[in-house]
Amino acid sequence: MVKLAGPRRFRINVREVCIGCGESLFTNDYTRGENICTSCGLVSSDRIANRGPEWRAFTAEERDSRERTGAPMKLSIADKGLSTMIDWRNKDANGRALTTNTRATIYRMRKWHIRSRVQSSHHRNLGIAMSEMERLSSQLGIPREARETVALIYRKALAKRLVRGRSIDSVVAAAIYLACRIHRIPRRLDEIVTETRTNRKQISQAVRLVLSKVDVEVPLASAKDLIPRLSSDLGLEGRTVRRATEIVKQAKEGRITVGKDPGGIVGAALYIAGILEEDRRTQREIAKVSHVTEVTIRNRYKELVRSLGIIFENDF
DNA sequence: AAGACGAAAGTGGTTGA
DNA sequence: TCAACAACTTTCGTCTT
Repeated sequence: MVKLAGPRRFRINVREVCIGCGESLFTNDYTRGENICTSCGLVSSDRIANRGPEWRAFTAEERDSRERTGAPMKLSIADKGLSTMIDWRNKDANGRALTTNTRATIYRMRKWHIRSRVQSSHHRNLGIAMSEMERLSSQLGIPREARETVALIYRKALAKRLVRGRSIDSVVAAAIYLACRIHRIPRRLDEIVTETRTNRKQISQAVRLVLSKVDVEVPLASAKDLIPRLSSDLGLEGRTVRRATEIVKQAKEGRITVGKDPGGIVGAALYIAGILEEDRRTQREIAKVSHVTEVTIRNRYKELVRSLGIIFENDF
C-alpha cells in the first residue's frame, strides 16, 4: 500500500538547523538553487552554490565519459601516477573469467607492459628511491606535502646525475633532510641517519652536493622552529613558551645566534624563561631534550643574559 | 645529594692559503 | 692538502641550594 514518490530530484544533505521549525532536515535543490526544510517547508536560502558538475549524465558510462579529471598527479610516485596498468586478475571488464587463450595473451602483454615500464635505468632508480623515501618518511613522520618536496629534490638530483656513484639511500636521506628544512620541520641529520642503512658521512656529503648543484631554496635551521618541539617534550606552560619565544627573537635581532647550534640557543632560552616564569627545568633535563650538553646550555645562557640584559627579579 | 658553575683538553667540521 | 679556527663535547673539581 506504499505509494512511491515520483523521480527524486533532491540530493538529501543534512545541514544546519531550520530557523522556522528547529529541525535539521534541510535538503538542497541544486536544480533550483534553494534550501528547503523537509519538515516545515521553509525555503531558507535562494542562493547556494552548486558544487556539482555543469553537465548531466544518466548512465554510468555517460558519467565516465564526461568526467574531465582523474586522480591528482603526484611527484612521489615514480611515474607521477599517470601510467596505465594491466590488472593482475584474469577477469574481463565485466568480471567474467577469461578463456585460456585470452589469458595467455594477457599474460604476455602484462609481461612486456611491465618490462617496458621499468626499462630505463632512470625509471628503475626512481622506483627504488620512492619506495625508500616512503619507508623513511613514514618512519620519521614526514607529512604529505614535505614528501612531495623530497620527491622533487630527488628528481632534480637524479636529472643532474648526482646519484651516479652514490647510494640511492643516501641521496634520498639528504633530500628528506633538506625538505624538512624547507618545510621548517625540525629534524636533525642524526635522527634521519638512525633510520637509514647508510652512514652519516655519506648523507652529509650528499646534502652538501645537492645544496651546491641543485637550485633549491633551503633556509637555515632556525631556533624558533625548535621551540614547540622542545617545550612540549619538557611539558612547559604556555607563558614560559611565549617568554622563550620572545628571548629567541631578541637574540636573533641582537645577532648573537649566528653559527651557534639552535638546540643550545633554544635550550638556554627555555632555561631562562623557566626561571623568569617560575616554571623551572634543570639544565640536565633541557640538555637531554635539546641534544646539547649542559655546558653548551650554560654558555648560551650566559651570553643571552649578558647581551639581552636580563635581570632576575626574584634574585633578591 | 642534586644542581650549577667553570676550567681544561679533545673532537669533527669549515675556511682560506 | 693542510693548518688554523670556532663551536661543541667530555671530564672533573668546586661551590650552592
